[in-house]
This record gives sequence, C-alpha cells and structure tokens, in this order.
Amino acid sequence: MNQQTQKVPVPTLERMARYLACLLDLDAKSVETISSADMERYTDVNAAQFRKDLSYFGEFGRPGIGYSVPELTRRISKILKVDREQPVLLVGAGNLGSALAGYPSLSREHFRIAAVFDNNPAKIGHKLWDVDIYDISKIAEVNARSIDARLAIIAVPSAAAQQVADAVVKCGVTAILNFAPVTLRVPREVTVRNVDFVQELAVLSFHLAP
Amino acid sequence: MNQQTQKVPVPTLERMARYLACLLDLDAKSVETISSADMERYTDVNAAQFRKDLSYFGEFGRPGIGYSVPELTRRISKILKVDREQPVLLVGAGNLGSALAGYPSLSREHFRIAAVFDNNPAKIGHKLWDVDIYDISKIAEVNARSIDARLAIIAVPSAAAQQVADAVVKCGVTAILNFAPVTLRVPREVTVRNVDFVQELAVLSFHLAP
DNA sequence: TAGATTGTTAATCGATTAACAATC
DNA sequence: TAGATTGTTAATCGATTAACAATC
Repeated sequence: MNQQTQKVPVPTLERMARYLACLLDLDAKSVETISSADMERYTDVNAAQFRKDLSYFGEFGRPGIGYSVPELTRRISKILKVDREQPVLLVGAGNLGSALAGYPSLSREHFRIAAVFDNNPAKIGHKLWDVDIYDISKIAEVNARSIDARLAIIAVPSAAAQQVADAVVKCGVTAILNFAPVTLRVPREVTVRNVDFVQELAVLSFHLAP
Repeated sequence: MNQQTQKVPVPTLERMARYLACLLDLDAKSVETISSADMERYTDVNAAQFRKDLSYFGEFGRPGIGYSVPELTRRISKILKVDREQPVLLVGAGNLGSALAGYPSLSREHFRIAAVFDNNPAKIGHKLWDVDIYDISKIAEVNARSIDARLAIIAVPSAAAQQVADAVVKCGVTAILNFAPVTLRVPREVTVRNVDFVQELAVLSFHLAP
C-alpha cells in the first residue's frame, strides 16, 4: 500500500522529518549504511516503529544489510517534498521572524525564505538577512509576481495572526506554520501547524516537583 | 482518580496548556461562565475530550451550568504549576534566545526569564531585555546563588546543546525546552521537550500538492 | 419541573510494539 | 551456509469520542 491508498498518521510524518534530519547528519559524516536498530540509538524511536513508518511509503532497506544512508535520505526528501527548493513566505520581521529567517538548518532542508512582510514602515524596503521586506498589503502582488510560495510562516502578534492567515490563504498558500498562540480559522484544504513555546513550557512546568 | 494514582496522558497536558491560554483570554474579556461546547468553539478540541481531560484532575464544573472561567483558570494554573512565578534559565542570547525572552505571553503565564547565559564575550555582562547575561561557565554559580530555577530553555547551536544540557542538569534543572535539532541525552528524571520548526515545516511540506 | 450540561463509562478508533517469515 | 535485518502481521496498548445517568 502507498500514500495514495492509505493515509499516513501525523506522528509518522513528524518522525519522518526527524529521520531526515538525522540522516542528513549521518550523510554529512559519510556513514553509508544504517540499520533500524542504529536509528533507534540516534533518535530514540523504536526500531519497529521506524520500519513501520517507512512501510507507509514503500520498501527502503535490504534484509540482513540495512538501509543505504544516501538513498534513504534522497527518498525521504522526496516524500517530504524537500528534494526541491521550497519557497516560504515569512510574515513578521520582529525578533522571532528574524531568528527564524537566520536559522541554519532551514537551507539544509531546502527551505528558502523568499520574501518577508511586515507592517512597520521603518522595516519595509530594507532587508532581513538577505531578503527583501515588503509591506504586508503587498503579499498577493509579491507572491504572484515570481515566488509562488504555498508555504507561509506567521510570526506576528496574536491580534494580527488571523488577518495574516486570511491574506496568505487568499494568495495561494496551502500550509501555514503559526507561531501566534491563537486558533486560526482556515479553509479545510489548508494545513496549519502551531508552535507555541509558552504552551511547551507549561507542559514542562507540570512535571516539576512541587 | 487523580494525578497521583493515574498517569496523565501527554496529549492531555498539551491541551490543558491550551485551555489555560484560552481561559486567560476569556477571563481578560470578563467572560464568567463557559460550557465544554463553548470551549470546543474556541479551541477546536472536542467537548467530550475537554471534559475527559479535566476528569484526570477532579471535578470542575456544574451540570446544567458549565464552568466558572476564573475558577477554572485558577485551578488549571495550579495544576500546571503556573499559579506561582516560575524562574527559567535561558541559555543562548542569539536571535532565537532574544525572541523568546521578549515574548509577551511568557509573563502572562508566570514564567520569568531569571538569567541568560552565553559564551560570547561581547554579550556577557550586558543585558537581554532586562535580564543579565552571564558566561555559560557560571550557570551553576548563578543558579545556586538565588534563582534556583528548575526549568531551562536551550537556544544554542546544535553542536553545543548536549554540553549545555549536561551543565543545566548538573545545577538542578529537571525540565528542558530544547530548540536545537538534536536528541539530548539526559537522566531519566529530567523531562525534555523539543521544538524544531524546520521539522514542522517539513511536515507541512509533505501536505503540499505535488 | 424542563432544559442544559456535567462527569464517567463503554465503544471505537488508531498508534505502537513484538514477533517472525522472508531474504540478503 | 549462518547470521543479520528487513517488511509486515497480529497483539497490545492507549487515546478519542459517543452516550447517558446524575444533577444543577
């Protein structure tokens, strides 16, 4: 069975992304072959889980041998669609946006911040790292012109997040990474993932001794 | 049954943190009462799920009426231990660390960045927002002196993350929020949560049309 | 009382893991 | 061949959701 006929669990996708990051490291170190037991050592993901995850997408290894690191890297990259360059719109050129745009592992996985948007006149027309900052009202125009991104990162204050989501969806974005701690309303065909580090801290806080 | 006798699923804790953020908003708007069906409208979490989640910790509502927003806020805050101020060590005063320290919702949930650490001599001795930046080698000393934090945020490059984790664990930290895309090795009693936004992007990328 | 909504049980659904035949 | 390791099935485990008696 494959991706078309069977739907892939979200936890599997999350782990696939982990495997890829790990494999890119191994590949950089010129490791050639790896077994599922080795992967467990690197990622803490159960070896059976690893093999099961891969099985949603096909066959990747050789019994008795293991997996070719370069080949597995290539094939997972393709599955996650990071074998090609993926342009990303970044909305919000504040502290967080700036940190995200400068993140080293972005380019390694073929994500490219293609344009930055902000509503602060002091920033518009300047650059964030190497990327032009445009007025938020220009999203549609800029994206249509040449970028044609379908991925957007929302790194604006909570109060503005929904409007920004509406705007990026209108210009063709179908996947949003949202850093504002609010529930975004989007059409069903748009995928949203939320990152809320205060929520993460709260979960950790629960585990503290009294 | 309660927290002592039954273990709470991690997804429940994650949602508890969401509920709290939502309730803080509602409380700020002076909403007095809310039903589980209302909560579903705000958070997209199924109403039965919401009630089930709360049931791990006791009884919170009144049949026919719903939940008192101030009371529920107070009680969830207590469960997540954010009813008191929680000091947090931030390691890494780069772009990301800076963005995190300045995050507005931190203080609302009673987290306080109590000290910042970096290995860049140009930063040590200065401040990040209002907080002193110390040399990384001083973690134990600074934390012992007065802060006594048990929560730490690691926002340093991947290559340094494990050493930093070792250092904070040694000085009494039992919960770590890790932004470096590596698997940290820590003693069993230490809780780690990872935030990896490139991984999040990769999951989104999978969902893009070919 | 009648209507609303909780807390909890039981049913469903889905994800993880162990086991093992197939195969390199 | 013997040993190692895959891919997949079946068993286990855990989380979600529907249903409903209790109760405000």
